[in-house]
Amino acid sequence: MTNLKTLATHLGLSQATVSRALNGYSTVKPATRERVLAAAKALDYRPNSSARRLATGRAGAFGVIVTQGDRMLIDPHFTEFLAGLTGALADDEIDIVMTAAPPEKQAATYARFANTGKVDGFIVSAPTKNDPRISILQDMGFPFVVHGQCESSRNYSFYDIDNFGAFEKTATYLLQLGHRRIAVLNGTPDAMFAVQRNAGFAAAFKQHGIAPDPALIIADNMTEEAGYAHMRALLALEVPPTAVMCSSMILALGAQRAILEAGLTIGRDVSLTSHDDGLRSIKTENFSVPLTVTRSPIRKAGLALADMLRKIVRNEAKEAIQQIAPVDLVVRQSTAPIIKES
Amino acid sequence: MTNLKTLATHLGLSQATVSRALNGYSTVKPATRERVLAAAKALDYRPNSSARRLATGRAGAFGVIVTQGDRMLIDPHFTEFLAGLTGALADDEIDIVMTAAPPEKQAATYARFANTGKVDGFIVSAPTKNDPRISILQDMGFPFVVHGQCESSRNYSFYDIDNFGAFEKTATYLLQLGHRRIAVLNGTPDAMFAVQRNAGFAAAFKQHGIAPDPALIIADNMTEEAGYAHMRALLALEVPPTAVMCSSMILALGAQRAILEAGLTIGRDVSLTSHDDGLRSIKTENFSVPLTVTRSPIRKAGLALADMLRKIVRNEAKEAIQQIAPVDLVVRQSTAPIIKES
DNA sequence: CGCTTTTATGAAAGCGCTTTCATAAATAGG
DNA sequence: CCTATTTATGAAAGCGCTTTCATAAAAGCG
Repeated sequence: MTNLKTLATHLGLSQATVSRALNGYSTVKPATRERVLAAAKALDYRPNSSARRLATGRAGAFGVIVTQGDRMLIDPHFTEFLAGLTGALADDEIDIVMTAAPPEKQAATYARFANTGKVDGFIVSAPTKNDPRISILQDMGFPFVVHGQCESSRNYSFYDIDNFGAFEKTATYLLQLGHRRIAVLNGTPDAMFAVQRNAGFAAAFKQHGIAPDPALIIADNMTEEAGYAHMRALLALEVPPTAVMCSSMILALGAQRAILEAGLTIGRDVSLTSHDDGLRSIKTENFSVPLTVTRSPIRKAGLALADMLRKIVRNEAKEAIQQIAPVDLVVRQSTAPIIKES
Repeated sequence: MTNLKTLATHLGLSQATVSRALNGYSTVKPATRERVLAAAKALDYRPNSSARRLATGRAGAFGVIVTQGDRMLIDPHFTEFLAGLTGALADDEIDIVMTAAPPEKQAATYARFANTGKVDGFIVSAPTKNDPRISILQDMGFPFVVHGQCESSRNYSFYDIDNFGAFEKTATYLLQLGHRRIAVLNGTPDAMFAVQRNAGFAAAFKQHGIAPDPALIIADNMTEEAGYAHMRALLALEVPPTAVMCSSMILALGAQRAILEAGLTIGRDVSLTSHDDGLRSIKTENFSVPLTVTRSPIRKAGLALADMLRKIVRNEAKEAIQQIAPVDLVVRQSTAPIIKES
């Protein structure tokens, strides 16, 4: 394993010059740089991470601490997100260090990772309404970015999609189609995105001067079974909803199962929509009926957050970077105008 | 941020003694150790990872390199697996470093991670029949463990479940129930587990002196849609299968959708089984009919592999560790004796 | 009680890099 | 042509830890 010293003596140069040549300092003579680069390649020289990290004081890694026992880690969304992250960071030799920590050890784990210099910053995923992790990290004064938003202090960097807009658009569209009994299958309100989406939903109704039926707004785990069970219950109502908006494709999958089981047809008997995070394993186009969705690939979020955190760690950001990505409504066959009972 | 020097001078001791006390060397006087430990706690001392790594020459991290664009990363199985890994390693201050690399850069990425001392070993997931990663790592002489098996050289450490046994047991059980036209929804044969499971399936038939219908053995992506599409096609056959074995719960989900859509009842009209990796998002008990499965939580694999790799890195393993976990057949209501047409 | 052995600690040399500071060589300026 | 500046390089001091080697103190032993 070639190290700097070997390389330097091999070249008849000092370690300093070689190091500078390799790191692109302008003070090194072009000809020398060439030589160094060539030799480095020939000897397959790789600077040792730990040494470089110790010398620079930077870890060259971002941390992702997942909550043990949490749904998040289990969620296929997360892996898509991770693909975005690592993809964006690979060129820069920045690693993603992952650990799982139970809720009661979250603070300690963040502190440990920061204080031991394992990472230069954190990516906080799936924040709750008033996520304690945010204040932990703010108190520590450690760089971090959040995937999503909290309710509390806004003095932090985040990337989020327009959750409010997503459900507002969808609801408005359904209202325009004549639907009035619109159900919502959403996550629990401890997740901010669920709160925001419900707010968007409510706003659409308000704009139409109508009040939604609170009994049709459901908050639960976002699993296939939950989608199924709730959809089933909704269909058993005296006056079932004519349209259902799901917060994720997984919920929609469950809802679809209940609908098919009831012998109904999506798009004709009941309109079904979902938010689509662009998961590869569950494609909207391949539903029994192509689904009307709001779409925003979660992978893009990973890319964006990696860039943001890099900027912050490099101190290139004067103030908090906050980015809200718009979402488009993609209309397909799963939604149709309501059929007036004549 | 307290460092060793500060702590040492604060205690009136040398860095050497403090370091020894902290790392549990026996040569340090018990009384001194106490004092050091107390002071370390009081000053919230955390040894710097990079420094320790540089000094010890160990990275304190294991690498997981996922293939970009691969299904694996997308798969919810992976996150469960990761939870097992990090859970087992957390106590030991070993991190999991993750990166995504496109297929053509796999070798380079492994080399880079090894040569830069980013990690002490790798966990290789989802090996193909003749996975190039194995030989890359063997040639590098770098510690690694594999989650699953290859066809090739057996001179490496792995943990795998008894894939052969899983499908052999299930098939035998179905044959005993009188089923003869048994379909298989499996992954493509580039994944070894798929090959092994098919082999188990074939073995069961052979034991019964029957030949399976090759047309009923399907290899494709293990997605919900694939499960749906193939199940649909199977049901449309002139003589449809009376039982279907799925290789994953996601496939089973799709198969179920097709079955329900056809107005059939699982367990009565068609028997359905699956292998169940213990995913939290798709629970077997909550299927429209509780599913008969072979079960082996993938999280356990993570735990086991972490332990294995730790041993190997510490040189505590003289030879390759190879572990094949047995799987149990859990019989539920989704399977029933075949109804003889009378 | 003098001498060897054990026990507990310290001094200091790395680990492999970056980076400041000094310096020799080359260039410019008057 | 000599001094002031720029340019390219080297020496060496860290970064914060571990670990070898040396050593002082304590203990054991005949």
